[in-house]
This record gives sequence, C-alpha cells and structure tokens, in this order.
Amino acid sequence: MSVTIYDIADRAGVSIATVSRVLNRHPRVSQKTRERVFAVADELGYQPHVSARSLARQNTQLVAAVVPMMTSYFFMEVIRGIQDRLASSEYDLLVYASRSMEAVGDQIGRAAQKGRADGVLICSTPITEAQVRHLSAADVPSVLVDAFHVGLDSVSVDNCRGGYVATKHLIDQGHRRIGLIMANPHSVPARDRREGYEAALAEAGIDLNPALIRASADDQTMHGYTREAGYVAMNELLALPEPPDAIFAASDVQALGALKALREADLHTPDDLAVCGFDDIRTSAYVGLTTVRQPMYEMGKLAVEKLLRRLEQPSLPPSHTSFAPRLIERETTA
Amino acid sequence: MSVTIYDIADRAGVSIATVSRVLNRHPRVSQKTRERVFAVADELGYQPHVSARSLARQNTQLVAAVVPMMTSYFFMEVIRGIQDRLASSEYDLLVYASRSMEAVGDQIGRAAQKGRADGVLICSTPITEAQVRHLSAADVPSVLVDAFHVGLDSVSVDNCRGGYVATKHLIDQGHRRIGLIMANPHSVPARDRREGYEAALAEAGIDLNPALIRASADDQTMHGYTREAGYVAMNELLALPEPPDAIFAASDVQALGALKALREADLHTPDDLAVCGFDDIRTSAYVGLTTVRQPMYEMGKLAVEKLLRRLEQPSLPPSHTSFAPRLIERETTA
DNA sequence: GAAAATCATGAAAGCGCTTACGTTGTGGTG
DNA sequence: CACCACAACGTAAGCGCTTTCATGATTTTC
Repeated sequence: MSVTIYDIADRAGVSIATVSRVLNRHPRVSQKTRERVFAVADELGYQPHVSARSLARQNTQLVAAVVPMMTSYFFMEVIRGIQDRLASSEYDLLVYASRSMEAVGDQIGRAAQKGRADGVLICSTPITEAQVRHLSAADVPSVLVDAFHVGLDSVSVDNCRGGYVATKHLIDQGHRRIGLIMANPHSVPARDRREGYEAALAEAGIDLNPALIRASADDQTMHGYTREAGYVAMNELLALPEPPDAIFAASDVQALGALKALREADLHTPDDLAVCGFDDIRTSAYVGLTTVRQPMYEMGKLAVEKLLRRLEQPSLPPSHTSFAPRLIERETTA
Repeated sequence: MSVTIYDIADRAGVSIATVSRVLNRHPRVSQKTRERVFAVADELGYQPHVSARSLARQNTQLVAAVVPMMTSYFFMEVIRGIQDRLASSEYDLLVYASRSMEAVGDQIGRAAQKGRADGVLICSTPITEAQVRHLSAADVPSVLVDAFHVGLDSVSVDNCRGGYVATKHLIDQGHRRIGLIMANPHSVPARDRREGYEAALAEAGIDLNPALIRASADDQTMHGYTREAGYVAMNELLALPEPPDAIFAASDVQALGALKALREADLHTPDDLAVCGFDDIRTSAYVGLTTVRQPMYEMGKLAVEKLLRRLEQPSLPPSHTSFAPRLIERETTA
C-alpha cells in the first residue's frame, strides 16, 4: 500500500501523533523533530489521504456547485467566477450539472449528502421548501445564485429592473409596439423580466398588448431559453396583422433566434425593428446585440465569498445581494 | 450528531454489520431484517457519510477533470460530454480549472492526490514525463483528452489532418497565397495544424512562404487562442506588400478576430479573402465561419468511457483514439 | 438421525487520519 | 531542593463505514 503517517512515524522514530502534528503545523513540536519528520515525509513522497483526513476532521475541503445545465454561457460564466474565487481558497470544486431542470432536485440531494462537501452553491433553481428543509437538516451551508429564498444566502440580479431598463430603452428610442419574447413562464427570472417590461410600458402610458407577448414553446430542458424558441416566437410576431416595431427578448440566445428570423424576412435592425436581449453572452458583443448585462462572473465570485464567510461564521443571518443589471447599447437598437 | 448506522442498528435491534450489509444490498441477509433495516433507515432519514464510506471502501466515487481554462467553449463542450456520460454512472465530477497554463501541473497533483478521486481526466495539457510518473506512482487511472502520451489512455483529434483539410479546402477554392494564423508554438495542437497546412501546400506544389505565417503574440494564459491575437495577426498580414488571399486560423476565436480586422479594412469574405477557422465554436455557426469541427462533446464522453473501462480493468493496455476532424463549409469560403 | 453444508448474524479489526488526555522531562521559582 | 509550570511527545479513542472471520441456527445429505 502507499505511504502513510505510520511509515513516516516508524522511519523518523516518533509517534503518528507527532507526525500528524508536524504535518498540521501544530506549534507544540520541537524544531528538531519537525525537521526530521518533514525530511522523512519528503523522502517517502508522502501524500495525505484525503478521505481519511475528511473523516477525522469532519470536513471535506470541497464546495459543490449545482447548475441546471452546462450548456449555457450563463452558467459557464458563473462557474468561472466560482472557480476563480475558489482558487485562492483551500477548497476544490465539485460540479453537479443536470441535463434537465427536473433532475436538479436529485443533484442538490447528492451535493448536500453528508460528508460530501462543506458547502453548496445552487444556481438558477427555484428551490422548494422541502429542499430548504433538507439542506438545513443536513446542516450544510448553502448559497443561492440567481434565485431567492428568505432563509438562505443569495446573490441574484434584479430581473424586474432589467426588464424595465430594456423596455424603457426601446421606448426612449421611439418604439411603441414592443414585443416580448418570453421564456417558459415557470422560470421565475423570466416572469420578473416580464414584470419590468409591463412596468415600463405602464409608465410610458402604453397599453399592454397581449398579442405582442410570446412565451417560448414548452422546452423542458432549457426553460425555453433557446435560439429555436426565439426564432419561432419572432416568426409568430412577424405574422401578426400589426407586427411589433421592437422586441425585448428574455435572453440573448432567444434574441439571436429572433435576429435570424428577421434576416430571413429581410428585415434590418434597428431600422425595421429594434431588438434588445438579456444576459450579454459572448456572441452578443460579436453580432452587436443590444442587451442587459448580468454580472455572471461577479455573481459566482460573490456567491463563493458568502459561502466562505458562512463557513467561518455559521450563525450569521442570511444575506441577500441583488445586482443591478446594466444596459449595453449596441447596433440592434442604436 | 447526525444519524449513523449505529443508530439504525440500535433501533432495528441488529448489529452495524448487518445494517451495512443491507445498505449495500449484500445477499446474505434475511428478507425480514432487510425490510426492518430499510424501514428504520427511512424513518431516521439516514444518509451514508461519504468520506467514511470512501475511507473504508478505498474509493471515492469521484472523477476529477483538469482543464486549463473554463473560459473557452472548447473545454465547456468537453466538460459537457464528460458530465453527460458521468450522469449515467455512479461517479460525481470534480473540476480543476486553472487560470494559467502553468498552474495545470499543480492541479494535476491535486486531482491525483491520494483518496481524492478514482480517476483523472486531463485536458489539453502536454503532460510531462514527471507528471506521468507521478500519476502512475499515485496509481490513479487517468486519460488524456486532446493530448497524447504513449503510456496513458487518450482521446484526441488529428490536428495535423485538420490543418490539412482546412488548407486543402482553401486551395480547392482556388487560393494560392494562404496565410496561417498560428497560436503559440508551445501549443502542440497548433504545431500539428501547421504541419497539416504545410503538407497541403506541398502537395499542391505551392511554396511555403514564411511571411504568411503569423504566430500569435505570446499570450500566457490562452496560448494565443484569443480574438485579439487573431486581430493583430490579420492586420499584420494585411500590411504585407503582397497580402494573402485566404487565411487558415488555428482556432475560431482567432478567426473571429481576423474577421473583425477584415471588416475594418472593408474587405469581404469570401470574395476579397477567404477564411477558415478551427473548432466550430457556437459563434462560428452564427457568423457563417467555415471551420474544421472538433467533436469536443464526443471527446469528453469517450474519455469518460475509457476511464470507466480502465477503472474496471486496470491492467488494460493504453488505448488511443484519434477523431478525424470534419470540415464545415460556410459563407467565409463558399 | 448424525454429519456436512448453508445461512443469517455478530464481534472486531481495519481504512488513515486527528486530537483529548496523560506522561515524561526540562527549567524556573520559593 | 521540593514544587510547579510547561513544553514535547506518546497512547489511545475516535471519525462512520466495510469486511473478514467466527458462531450458532437451519437446512441438506446420505
């Protein structure tokens, strides 16, 4: 078998307790033995056994992140933020990505299993009361990203405000018939964005026209945040007797689908029709899509920050941070 | 403390050995006790302690993936493949992403630590002999993705062939002065693609013109696979007394940078200049970039496949798979 | 009906580490 | 010089689980 502290102890002529103390930088060890133990450890190429350490210390040095899907740029960026912050800590990252929104529950259960991780980050999942109870029962600190629950730390984006900002921008550009390409209404962020959309219209004294609102087809895996959904929705809107003169899409991917439909219809942005998305994914900058930027990277980073804080002080009251989304003006509306 | 097999044993009036057997579906347990134990376990809401189990079983149910950077679409896709395959196994995923190419070594060490993971997937890292020795010393099965070493399982793409295919395509379109936008020459894939490029030229009887080859600026973190690098390189090529009439870029991001330079110079693809990339990232489909597609998702999937196989049969000889890249013709060359 | 085989279970020894507690030896105090 | 404080280290008891081996009960076999 591989080299353990027993081997080191033998070789260095001390007890395993002393070896452990040296390895853990315990102060009550003489300089001489410390050096000897280190020397022997090096010589034997000792590596601590992570599971054993976890069991004895009653902590893994792991953080689990649960995300609905690896596919999307949004989660990528969030995870990148998580990674980066984690890199300067002592924690490693466990990733639980599910293929469907439904499987998320299982993943949370798995991530929160006893002895699995010291903390859990849960992304973009409307968490149920049952899950919250499960988490607190399992006594594993967790923070919500892009989701909210009173009892848990969270960092999110003010989606309502984002919807408002986008719509307001379109109105300011002189548009009146503003179409909304929604995602699946089950998606809380999508609902919030719609709320902002409606608020902006109301404020400008524009009547809400339900015909201009298209919810995405019922896509199980992506909550309708797909290019195809945007494409279909746009075509439906174009087929209207009185089509819109501007579009607010609940996500950039949908907006990209909409742009495709426009190209096919030989319509041009922003002259024939203005388009504003939501997210600011990579491609958006490239194609010049006006959008509302979510600070995804920063959200991931802050989430870890909160988790680490809670790991140190478990009794802290839950803290909630809501980022203000920022309008990024590009060619599709300018 | 939380509920352990001792609690179940007490409550069910059996020994912990029996509880363990029931929980592990050991056959030698009577129907009656099996049911009782399960009932009690349910009742108490028992969850096995992962670290304890790992220690006793001498296996974590974890696979570690080491990737140079979360940033790129390439790794995202690979990881997605990994995730998907892992989802139907009993393994969870540990992700080690480093911020720089240099830190990868540390990450490998960390991932291969004793008791950390049962297997390691190493992505796009030219692995050193020392690291190989370290891995086999630590006795952790590993498979290389987008990299090669005789002694280890690997799945990669025939980059040389890819470079050849891309260049051949440009030649077939009638181009003669074909520029190459290389990445950092430290990148093995980049070197291979260049080799293919040279082979295609040679085959067509076109003299190699070193002036038409631009290696990316020495970007530490991305090996020159950046949009900026492509942009700079393209501008250099355009400034040549005799600029190229076609470009093969070692990656799509670089190609996108090149396209930007072309737009600024008011040149149009494919008429003024044809462009072919490498990778087939998301944006490529959107902007109509001709490219050579790497089956990233499939690579991730197959890598896991190989790892699982090796986990079952550790003594298998190393197996190497090389995917043939596929040319995706789009507007930038048509 | 006795010996052998089979079965269900328990006792206990790990897995490799941490850590509370106890012991020894050293130096400092009165 | 007896006493105490404290530094340095060892002993041993965990952490929560798996698994070998032993044991008694039950069934099979001739």
